[in-house]
This record gives sequence, structure tokens and C-alpha cells, in this order.
Amino acid sequence: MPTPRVPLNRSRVLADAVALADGEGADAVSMRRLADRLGVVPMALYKHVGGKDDLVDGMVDAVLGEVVAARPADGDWRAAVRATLLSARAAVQRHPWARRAIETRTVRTPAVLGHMEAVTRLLLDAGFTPDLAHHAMHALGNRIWGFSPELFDEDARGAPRARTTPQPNPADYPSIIAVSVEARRRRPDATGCDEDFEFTFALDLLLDALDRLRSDGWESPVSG
Amino acid sequence: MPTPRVPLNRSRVLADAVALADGEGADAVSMRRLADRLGVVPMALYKHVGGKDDLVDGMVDAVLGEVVAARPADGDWRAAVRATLLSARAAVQRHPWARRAIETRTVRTPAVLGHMEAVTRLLLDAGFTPDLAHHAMHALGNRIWGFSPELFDEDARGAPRARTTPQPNPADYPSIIAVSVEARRRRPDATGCDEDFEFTFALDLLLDALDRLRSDGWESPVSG
DNA sequence: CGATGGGGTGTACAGCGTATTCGCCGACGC
DNA sequence: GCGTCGGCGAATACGCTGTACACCCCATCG
Repeated sequence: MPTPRVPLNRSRVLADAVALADGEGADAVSMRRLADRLGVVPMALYKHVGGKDDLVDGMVDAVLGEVVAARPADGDWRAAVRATLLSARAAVQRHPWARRAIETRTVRTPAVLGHMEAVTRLLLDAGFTPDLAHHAMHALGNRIWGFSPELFDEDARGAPRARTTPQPNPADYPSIIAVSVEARRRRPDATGCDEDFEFTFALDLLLDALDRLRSDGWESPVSG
Repeated sequence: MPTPRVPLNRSRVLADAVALADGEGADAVSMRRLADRLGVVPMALYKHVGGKDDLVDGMVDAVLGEVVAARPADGDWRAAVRATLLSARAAVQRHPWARRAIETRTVRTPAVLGHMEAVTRLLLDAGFTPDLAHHAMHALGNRIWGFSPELFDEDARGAPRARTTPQPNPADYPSIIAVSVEARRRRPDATGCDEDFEFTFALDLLLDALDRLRSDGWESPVSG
């Protein structure tokens, strides 16, 4: 008697997809390769996920499911939001493909909504009006998901790309050069920006500014 | 004598690709369909662009090339930065596919660098240290490119998607509900968030906070 | 005149997501 | 015990993608 036929299920498919992406990158996650990994024919996956998009939705859901929402202590809402977003950041950093995957998603799955709910709740409990809480969520932007956009490509990662675009001439960008010279002076050994610092820098800047609005009783201008 | 053979060139290819994306969406831009549009065989394009990635790089470059950088007036750096980023926003809004395209790019082409240079320059000229200017660029995040992430999908646009993910239960998200109820009360006719308002709200929040750091002579903590 | 080389052509390949059809097999009712 | 039903996996096939490779035409130039 060979293997006694353990049937597939949605969570095994998702777990393997996450493992595959973790190990070989997002591009490696194709229905065919994932099916191979599971010892199954590609079409079998469609009994458990709705399709490629639904699969990626599920993968993102799994990653965001790792986030632990902090509970506010001592009424310090900033610390709680900060800890929650840093937890999201940690989750996304454990799965490097997740950043790009999150950006491409349009539907909101339970874990994603759960995370947004947790952050919103912290704001409301801290005395934010629903109005200000709403704008605060938007202002935090991608930091809600634990990352900020890559402004300068750390090092041209990935295969070198054929280019016909004219190569930029550094002399045309004196201000960028000035900034990067200073950055290198401060961190001579670094290969790129200090993403952790940039993340918390912008986060704290926003949290402070939002706290000021909150305590001032800010509200939206009435339109029209 | 039929058409006297006007040869293709890179800018014609890029212009047609942009027009195709504008008219039929990013998914319509395939090498084959673009070649059809140009009355040419697919492989002919490879004499003018390095490949699909290089093509999209060029398309993004074209969009960001539409941005006009403001010159500071009356020493009001905030107004200048604001106007420049709103110009980027206008360009991206003219080409709805550009938002997603920008997020996927990893290389920095001349127009992209030119835009970053312009913003950086405004900061340096306003008295930002290179250090603070650097962090400011990161803090502004995607707003540099004229957009902020879509937090709530306005309306499930696009074809309905097969889903196996369990449907979320609204009762599990009371804080999100509270926020959206208030948002609807304020703008009863709206179908989604007021992205323009959210953009400028976060932008002004950041510009104000950054100005405070600037005039306080802020600098990075020394690490280690 | 012949050589050169850039630009367009034709063919081909490997990979993708997925619609459709079929067959196995275990569970259940009679 | 036996028929049937339903869920899960297997096979096959379609249309699409990006692009490597070889070829050929034709304008240009020495």
C-alpha cells in the first residue's frame, strides 16, 4: 500500500505556496511548480483556491496573519501603534516577496482587515475622531503594512537588464549626489539606505504630527 | 509605391505603448499587441527596446517626464515642493496604469532621477541638511510619485474574482465600520475615499513636520 | 561594383493560467 | 450487498506570454 492518500486542503496549499515564495522568490510561485511541489497535477489546485489571484490573496492573508496587534499600555497610543506596525514590518521582512504582493492586491481579506481594524481601534480608543482616524490611516500609507517604498535601489538586484534608456549622467543630479555623499559619510559600510531607520523616522514624524492634531481637536474642513 | 518605409524608433515605440496603456490598460501592453499597433512583427521591437522590462521603464520615464518642477517663490519651499508633487500626481492621474507600473520598477531612469533631483534640490535650497533631506524623501514615500497607497478599494473594480478566502464578517470590524460610517456621513454621494484630500492631508502634515525639524536644526542620531 | 550593417521577418520554444472532460474512490442509503 | 452520488485528482488542450535565433532586404559607403 503506497501513501494512503492524504487529501489536499486550502491551508496546505497556501502554506506550501508561502514556503515556495520564501525559498525561491515570488516568480517561482506558478500553479505548475506549486502543484509539482505538492505532488499533484496543476488543475488539482483549483479545487482549493479560486485561481492565481486568489492564491496570492491567501498568501498575503497568511503573512498579515502573523502580525500581533499591541494593546495600549498606560494610554500611550503612539507606542501601541508603533509596536503594531513594527510587528507588521517584521512579518513582511520574514517574507520578502510580500511587500510587492501586498501592493498588487485589491481585495481585502480577513487578516488584512483584521490588521486595519486593530490599528483603527487603537486610534479611536486614543480619542481620535473617526474622521481623523480615517485620514491618519491614509497618511500612514504603506507603513500600515510595515514598509515604505524603495526610493533608491539598494543595489541593482536581480539579473542585469537590457537597456536602451540612455544611461543617466551623475553630473545632472548634484543634489542627489550631495545627499548620497552625506549618507555614505555617516554609514561608510552600508550598501543602501537604512530602511529600518527611515521607517521609524517617518512613522514617528507622523505619529507626533497626528497626536498634535488629535489634542487640538482637528476635524476635516467642510467641503463645498 | 506603397508607404515609403518610415523606420521605427524608440520614442515612437514608447509613445504608442503609452497610448495603448492609456486606452486599454496595462494588461493590453504586450509585445505582440504593441507590434500589431505599429504594423510590425513582435521581434522588431527588440531593436528599439531591450525587452518588456525596458519598455515599461521607458513608459514610466515618459510619464514622469511630464512633471514640471516648481521653482521656489518667496523662499516658500513648502509651496514649491507641494506644487511639484501635485504636478507628479497630475501626470500619474493622466495615466492610471502608471501608479502600479512605478511600484514595480527597480531601476531609476533619467526622468525619474530628474524628478527626484528637483525635489531634493528644493529641500537643500531651503536649508535642509543633506541628511535631513534624505530622510524627508523617504518620509514622503510614494507621495514623491504623486500617489498614496489605496487603503480601501474604492469599488471592487475589474472582473469579479473567484474566491475561496472566507468572506469577512462586517461585525468583526467595528472600528473600520465606525470610520466608514463617518466618512459616508461627510460625503454621502462619494463612492470611495477622497484621494485628493488624503494626498494633500498627509503631504501637508509631513511638510509641516519636516519644516519644524529643519528650523530646529535636527540631525540624525549617531549610530553605534 | 561589392561589402557592410542596421532594421524588419519568420519560426520556434518554453512557460504561463485555466476551461473542460473524465475517472477513481470512499461514503451513504436501501 | 449493492447502487449511486459527490468530491477530488488526472489528462488534455487552448490561447497567450516574452524572447532566442537565423534570415533577408535594402540603403549606404568605399
